[in-house]
Amino acid sequence: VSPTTEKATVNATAMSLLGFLHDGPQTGWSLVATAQREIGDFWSVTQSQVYRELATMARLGLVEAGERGPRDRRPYAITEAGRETFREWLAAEPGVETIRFPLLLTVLFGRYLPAGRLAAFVEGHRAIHIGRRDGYLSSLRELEAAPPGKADPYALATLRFGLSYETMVLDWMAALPVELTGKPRRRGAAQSRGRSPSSSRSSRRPA
Amino acid sequence: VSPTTEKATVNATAMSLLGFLHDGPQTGWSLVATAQREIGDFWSVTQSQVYRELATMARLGLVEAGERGPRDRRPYAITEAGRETFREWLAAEPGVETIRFPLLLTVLFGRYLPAGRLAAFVEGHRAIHIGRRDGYLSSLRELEAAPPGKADPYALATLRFGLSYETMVLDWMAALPVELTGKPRRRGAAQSRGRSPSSSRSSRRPA
DNA sequence: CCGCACATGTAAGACGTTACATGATTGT
DNA sequence: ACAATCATGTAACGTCTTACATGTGCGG
Repeated sequence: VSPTTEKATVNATAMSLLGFLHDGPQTGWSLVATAQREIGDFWSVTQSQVYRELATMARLGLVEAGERGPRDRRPYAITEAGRETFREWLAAEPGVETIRFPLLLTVLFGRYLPAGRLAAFVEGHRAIHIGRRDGYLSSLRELEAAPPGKADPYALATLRFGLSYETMVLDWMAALPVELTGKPRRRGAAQSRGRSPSSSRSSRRPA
Repeated sequence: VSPTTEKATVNATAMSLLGFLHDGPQTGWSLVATAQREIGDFWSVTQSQVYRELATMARLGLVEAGERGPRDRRPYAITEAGRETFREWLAAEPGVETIRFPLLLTVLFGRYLPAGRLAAFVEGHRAIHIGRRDGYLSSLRELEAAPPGKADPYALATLRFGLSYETMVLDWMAALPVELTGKPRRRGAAQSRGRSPSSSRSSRRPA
């Protein structure tokens, strides 16, 4: 198996896999699980991608496939070339983050939605974020219960980011003005509903 | 120009453009600017995409191209079909957000970086986030200076999200432990550097 | 012995980014 | 006259997602 001399194209997803392989060989399946757990919160990785990147990296000589085990399990180990490529990538300036938050699009265009609809969406998402926050909280408690100096401070830092993020989102949701979410009142005075769908829109009309 | 009967595939980016076209016809160029300004902070849109989506939507009858103007400017207007498609998309459950934050990968694998390197990266990114936060702050002040009821509360909500996000990131950075960023001391006692590259790693070794 | 979780992989297409090509108009 | 900006578009490529195809072994 001669590693090709192709220049390894650095791909953050692939490089993360190399990062995990520093701790020992893993199969594609377990790498998916590891990635999901360790970086899933700020870097999505799908199963399809993992197998593809592993195949590519094997071709490039950055990883080496071992013997197939019981259920066709195929462990991959990082090579010396892999370690070098990883270090080069890691030492390069990381790019800026990208966020794609569909709910915010819905909020921005909220004036085109019937009253209450936006509130329902926000509620649904609130539940998701509460779930994630609670997940982080219990992970954090686990890590902090470990003997000091034992827990990985780097993993802790990313975990804290996740927690801060979820907390921020929840606070933001809680601070949304009621007129905006337009939640219909349960009891008492009927809602004023002053906001007709096409109210207060200037008919700006560029040539 | 007969609009095809193809079922319009909903694409959040394209739908956002339709959203903006509710306020009147715009050219591709100005749509890029609008999108950058209005949703650029949580939804990246490139010029290439805009022209492609406009062409596709024209083919589907969701927008209509007007006459070419002075500099080949070609205004697009939303059609009735476009409005319907937009409303359908908007009323559908928005998906969960995706975040891709390369710096966090660098942090997670920070133990493989030489001391000080991570600190430098964080510093660089801090500047970026300060810039963005300040941008949001001045936008916010502008909007709040407008007569009450005049400012779009929906746009205000997304703006507040951006501000909260940037503030959170900056707070998170500020709270990073010094051992982690490993900033070399300027003066006085030599740094202890107790952390050898492979220290305290359990040799977990999956079959 | 049967269903579920494990495990690997392919195929196809949607989505996104970067770079390039081309030219018109405006301002200096 | 010349540069900068406006403006449109294409080409090429890389990345991501969804769905599918196929089969193994473990636990009840």
